[in-house]
Amino acid sequence: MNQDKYEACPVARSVQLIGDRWALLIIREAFDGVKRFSDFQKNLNVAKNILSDRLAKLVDAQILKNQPASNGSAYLEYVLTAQGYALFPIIVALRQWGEQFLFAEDQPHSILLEKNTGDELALMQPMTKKGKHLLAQETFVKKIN
Amino acid sequence: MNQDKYEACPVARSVQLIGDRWALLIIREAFDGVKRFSDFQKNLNVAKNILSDRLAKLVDAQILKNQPASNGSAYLEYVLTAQGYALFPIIVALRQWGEQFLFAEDQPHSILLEKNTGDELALMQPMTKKGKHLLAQETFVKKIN
DNA sequence: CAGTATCCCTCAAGATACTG
DNA sequence: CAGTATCTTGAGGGATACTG
Repeated sequence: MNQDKYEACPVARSVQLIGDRWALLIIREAFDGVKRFSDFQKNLNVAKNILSDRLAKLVDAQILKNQPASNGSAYLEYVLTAQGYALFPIIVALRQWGEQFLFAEDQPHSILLEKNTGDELALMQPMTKKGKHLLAQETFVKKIN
Repeated sequence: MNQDKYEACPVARSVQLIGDRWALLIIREAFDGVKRFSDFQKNLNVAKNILSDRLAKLVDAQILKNQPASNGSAYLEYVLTAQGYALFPIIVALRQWGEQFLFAEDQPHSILLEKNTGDELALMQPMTKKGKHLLAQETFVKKIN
């Protein structure tokens, strides 16, 4: 890709940061409450040097922070920053699309529910601030300089 | 990654399909109305063999379809299928996250607006079917077998 | 124009061993 | 436990030439 070229598209910049094989899965694990190096490693079955590299990059990108463990253990833990936390809609959108199209009827999968009530989530859908749902063709990209 | 391992997580499956350097950018172009090989190539500045490969994979994944051009030209065009079209929330979520965190105040960027009214889009946010906004920690993943 | 066919090269990725 | 260091491999990617 063009690393040197100035990327004015926010999609491109996001993809540059989190659009690789491991980053999004690490982030998914973080949303599931995983905090420790060895737990990421076991769950994702990723080589340790790769995991180490990716975690460092995510810390660098201010998506994760590496802080003293909250439970009193001697080690550090990786937790989402506010900026990383804001990736939640992306994770949910990826999850919902996968649920819809990538599983056969009878295949085991998993769904996201509200913790207290067990309520299902609505399908995420872009809308205006007034609450009107928008199809892709009802939108356009405006450049701001 | 573990190609052979059965992936029960919808996020993982989605990432396997569209979580690479080019796929999401190709899809973004498709949402912007790009249909022709050479236009993808010019806009993305990607090697032709790579583009060829990625387009084929996206057609294979039923995200794009390669059909006779609608404008009467002799060539084929790549357009989003319904399944590809359903990626719109993911693109918007990526865009909004990038807009929020990856641009300095004064940097040129772009935003998505409603075509007819110019209205801004609301920040996408997961919610229940009853319309209640949900934070990540208010959700849990339930396995379905 | 819309690709395919080669060639080459870099870097991501994995395995393994080692360290504080 | 939580990494770093080293080595090897292979896939992803780019440049170029060629084809219907």
